[in-house]
Amino acid sequence: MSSIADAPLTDVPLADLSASGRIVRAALTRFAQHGVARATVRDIAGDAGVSAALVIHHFGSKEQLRLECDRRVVAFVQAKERTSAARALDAAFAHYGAYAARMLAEDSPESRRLFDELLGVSRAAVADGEKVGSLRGSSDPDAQAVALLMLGLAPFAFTANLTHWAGTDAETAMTRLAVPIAEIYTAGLMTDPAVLEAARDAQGARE
Amino acid sequence: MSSIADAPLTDVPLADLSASGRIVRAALTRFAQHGVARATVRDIAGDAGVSAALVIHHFGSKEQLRLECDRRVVAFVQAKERTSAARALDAAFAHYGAYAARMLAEDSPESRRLFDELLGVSRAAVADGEKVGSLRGSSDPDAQAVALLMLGLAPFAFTANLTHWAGTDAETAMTRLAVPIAEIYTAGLMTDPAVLEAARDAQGARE
DNA sequence: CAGAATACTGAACATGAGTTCAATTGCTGA
DNA sequence: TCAGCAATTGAACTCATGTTCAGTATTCTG
Repeated sequence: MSSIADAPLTDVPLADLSASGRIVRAALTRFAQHGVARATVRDIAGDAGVSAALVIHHFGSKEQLRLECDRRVVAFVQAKERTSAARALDAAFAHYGAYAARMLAEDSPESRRLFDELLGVSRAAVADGEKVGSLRGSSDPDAQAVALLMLGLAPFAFTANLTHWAGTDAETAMTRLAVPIAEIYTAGLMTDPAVLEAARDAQGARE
Repeated sequence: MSSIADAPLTDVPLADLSASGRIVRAALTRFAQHGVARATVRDIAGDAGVSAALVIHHFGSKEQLRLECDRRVVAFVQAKERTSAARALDAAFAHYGAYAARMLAEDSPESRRLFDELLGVSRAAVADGEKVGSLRGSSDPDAQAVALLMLGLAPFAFTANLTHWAGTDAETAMTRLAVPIAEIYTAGLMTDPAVLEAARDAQGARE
């Protein structure tokens, strides 16, 4: 059941990691926090306690390091998926939500690959949930899976402003935000079904 | 009622705009599509049909051009706010959703300023909605306003993958995604209120 | 109409960042 | 032990990009 990919890299103590492990860990954090463009190889190397040249030596290029990060996330999710899709999605959000949110905001084949992977998990979670009765079915389950994924990633995309708003750390802010989101997920937000009809009409008119 | 800020810059024909107007328009688009770091002054200048030097001449620096974009969005929202907060928020999403999503993903004082502005509108929309009865009240209205803002921006943060998924243009993809989101907003997604209790417990344990 | 101010440009400059490279250190297996 | 291989580094190189600058065209104004 438990493989190497089960343990999210960010939870392993720094000293226990090899140089390349520390580099990937640092990259995951920097990419998540500042985005790929603003995260420099030198910064990542500094966090990992190595030289910039070593980063290139091990991974070939910044872009390939990014791909390695993608691979770690995918491996982690696939390992978790053996328990249940819903758990895998939750775990992916909890450990790599910020990274995934940054990556999926980009427009590249690699971004699309990660998206497809996560969407697969979300689809399975939606299908399972409806079968078990824990999720309400949708007239468009595939779009529902996309919604579940994107709404789930939203707080991570805006973490900086979230913590600014809460005036504390990211985790506390996330916990506070989780309440109204859970309210919406369990009871809805709008009382008038007109907005749903409007959305269905717009969708109907377009196909 | 109608001021200059009412018309979103992106809807004005290119030929009708002055050079600086075209620059701001191009900047709004480039910043929204590729993010500030990846949008180059030369690209923006090219889109606007001017030289890179002119961009600097008019705005001083790339950063100040970004601030001007922020100002345009804020002015637009404030103008729309005179009708209703809900309309202002909808209009802001429709016209500047992609730009706002990119900006609010960053961690800077400017990002926080824009966030506070939009959060104010969201707060007002939540208050109005509850008063009129169109929105269900929350145990934490302020967090609810944050949720409304972030969930509303989510599709714009991931537009590229959204269109990839739908296999069409962004607008069609957004329309399709709007259906399950409207379902969630009107009827909820989960049948078991346990997740709400869990969120409330976690929140309660933290304060 | 003249001149001043403004709009505008191409070329050059400075710098930050990804990458290369030659050299050094440390380890490992015959 | 030692030869060879992997790990590691500092310095140099290259290139993209924000910005400056000197000069030209355009537009406003008295």
